Amino acid sequence: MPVNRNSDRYVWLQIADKIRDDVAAGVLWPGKNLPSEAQLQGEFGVGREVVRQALCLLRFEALIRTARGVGSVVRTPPEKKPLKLKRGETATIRMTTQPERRDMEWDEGVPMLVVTRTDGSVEILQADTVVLTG
Amino acid sequence: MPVNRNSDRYVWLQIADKIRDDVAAGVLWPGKNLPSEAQLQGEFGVGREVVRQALCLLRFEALIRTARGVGSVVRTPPEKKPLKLKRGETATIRMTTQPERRDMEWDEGVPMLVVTRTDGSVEILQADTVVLTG
DNA sequence: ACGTATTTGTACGTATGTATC
DNA sequence: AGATACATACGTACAAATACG
Repeated sequence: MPVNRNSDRYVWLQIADKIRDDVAAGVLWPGKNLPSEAQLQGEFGVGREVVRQALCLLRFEALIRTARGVGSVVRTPPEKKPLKLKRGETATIRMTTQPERRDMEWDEGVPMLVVTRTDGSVEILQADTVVLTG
Repeated sequence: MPVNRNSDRYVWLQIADKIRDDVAAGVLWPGKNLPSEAQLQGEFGVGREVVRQALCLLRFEALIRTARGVGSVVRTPPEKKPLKLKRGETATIRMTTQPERRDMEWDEGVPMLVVTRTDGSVEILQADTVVLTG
């Protein structure tokens, strides 16, 4: 099913929507390989940049992971562990920078949870791996 | 100062690094307009795609905001309000999808904090606007 | 108020490099 | 070695939103 060229929604967003919906519907699932960029180009009848923009978006949504020479796979949602802040501990959340992601070997689209203790020490956690409790 | 073509670090990452460093050093500051894409192309001696990829990265790092016809500006870091989860409340963190961002009119690179209460009700917050306390 | 210039957005094409299979 | 697949980086053209004189 090709994209709708008359839609107000941009072609690359339509493709991202389709893949996102396929994951939500179970047509694609964690660990499953996406079609290659070339296959997606053919399937949707678009150029390469459009496909790549869609995949880039989905990477920053933490929905997929892409590796050179391999392709894109649906990410497995991380296990979430409970975290209860102790008295005096505070936590803030922000996106990572690319150098941070490179050094820590984190996927794109994984926010950072910074826990600060009263003694000034900090702990960095992948924010999507915790369930905060009151 | 043009980019280093012999570096292992890709040109578009070098440009993102430079802008990130300029913000950290105070050469650029919240509210300040970045040079236009064309100016950045000339400054670094690169094509447009490279500049746009760098800016795209910085948007997803929540460092800048870009508007068509206007340009890119350094984002003002949000005010952070303390949030203390009550007993029975839990909170999880994840990146937003593009349709969510569109509907809620959030910037790219702003993670979502989902607070769930015992009665099943949920509250959505911009995760970078809170300081969680224990 | 209008037209023009500026600026970003989309979309396509090509070439080359590099990692993986 | 060869095929596959993604990454970088250049180019072009046109559209759309904004800013400006």
